[in-house]
Amino acid sequence: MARTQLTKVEQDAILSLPGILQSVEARSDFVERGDEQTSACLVVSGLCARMGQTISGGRQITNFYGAGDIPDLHGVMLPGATSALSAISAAEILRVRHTDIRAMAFSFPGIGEALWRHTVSDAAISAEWIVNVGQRDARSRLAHLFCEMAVRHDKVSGNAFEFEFPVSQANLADATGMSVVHTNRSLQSLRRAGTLQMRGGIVAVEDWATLQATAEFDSAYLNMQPPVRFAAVI
Amino acid sequence: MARTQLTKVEQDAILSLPGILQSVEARSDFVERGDEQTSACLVVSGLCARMGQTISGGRQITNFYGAGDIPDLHGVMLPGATSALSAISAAEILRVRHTDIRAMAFSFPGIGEALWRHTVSDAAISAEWIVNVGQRDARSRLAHLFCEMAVRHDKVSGNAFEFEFPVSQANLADATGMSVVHTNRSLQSLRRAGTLQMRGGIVAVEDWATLQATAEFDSAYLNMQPPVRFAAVI
DNA sequence: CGTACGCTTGATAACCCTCAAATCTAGTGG
DNA sequence: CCACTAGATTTGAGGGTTATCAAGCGTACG
Repeated sequence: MARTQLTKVEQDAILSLPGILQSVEARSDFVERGDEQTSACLVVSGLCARMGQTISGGRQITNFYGAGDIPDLHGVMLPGATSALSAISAAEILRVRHTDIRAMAFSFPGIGEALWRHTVSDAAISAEWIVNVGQRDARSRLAHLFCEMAVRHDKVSGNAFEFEFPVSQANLADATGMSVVHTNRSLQSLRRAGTLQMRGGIVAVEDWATLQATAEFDSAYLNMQPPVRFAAVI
Repeated sequence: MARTQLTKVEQDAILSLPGILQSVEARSDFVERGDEQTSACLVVSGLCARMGQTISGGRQITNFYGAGDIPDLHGVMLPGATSALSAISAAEILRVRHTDIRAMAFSFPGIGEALWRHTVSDAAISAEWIVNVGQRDARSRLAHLFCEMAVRHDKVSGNAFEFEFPVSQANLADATGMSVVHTNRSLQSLRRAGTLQMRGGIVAVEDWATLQATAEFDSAYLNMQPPVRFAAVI
């Protein structure tokens, strides 16, 4: 989620921050809802998700986070965790103390601004997810999620757009607010249309134009330059 | 959305900020999607909403904002508006330049922190809205929205909880991702159950316990102390 | 008194959920 | 190497929630 260019001094300051590296098993929570946090989590490797929960047990993924993302940076300002963080695949997490982050944000205004911007960018994605879940039908919801992940991952290879996204169909269901069964059928529909393949945690976009059209996807909300390969198509 | 206690000096600094007061008609947009903003909007009076849009024309309200809220404070960090801002009722808006806000945030770290916290609090609400739209059925969605507004407005009178919320049923439909017709029927259902009345822009909660139960509402995500009257019930 | 907007109702159909069970896959231990 | 197991994917059938279409009614306002 890099959105800011930092100076060498600022970069050094960040790299000098003390942190505790932690390995997390797939399908396990590393931040529980309701806990008062004293540190923020930097995803070093693996795929993580922020999880909302209803009292009746419904789980809703409200964002995915990959390497370099900080899923709960907002905790520096509001330390009470209002959603859980969960490792989708096996992941490595670097825990950095809120006090250290705050100190750095005040010492280096450029870093403070970058961190603030990071939380704002996260919020922009949340707003778009509300639109996605509230307004689009099953196929479009999935397509939109894949488009977002494609642009955020920025991993392109061969003549198809490919990127790692090791989610189960149950995870996709939780992210789109649909049942597992319907997620499965909608995915099949995208596959049969020759739009997209998903195997072994790798998403292969076969027809970006169609995927984008069914998703009604406009990458503006991500505040990222579309990757070069995409740029030609978008 | 006050979440921070500021010093006298900081309060004075805020009140000295130059701003342009603007009157906005009901049912009109005062920030268009895609515009590059140079100022942020403080809601002085009236009810506003942040609006997401799909290419096919679907509108989705992603939050409501009342007096004292700053719907697009995030624009200070990411000035490209990714959603529109719309006045639900007639409203007064104070536009404050981004550059002035940034300058103040750097001069008074306490203010910078308060502003950052404001954007983070907004994001926490967005995350909960994803859960609401993704996981709950029609009645619960409406109930949850009313619960949130009740706590955020913090207006209690008589032996029923009452607060101003001048939305049309079409607005409620846009906020919950439902059709107008179904919104109407679900509202009737809440009304007939004796849970809640809505007339002339005033919501009167007749049975908070039931409303909260159908909503599966937990106010933690708002990071506010529940109002005194509520506190006895929550 | 006309017009615009908001609320309400009825009928029909589409989309999606739930339940249930079969198949497949990968990892584990004998 | 193979049986065993848990998780993941897939399929079928039936039902319920919600959307869509269409129209009637009320109300505020110029």
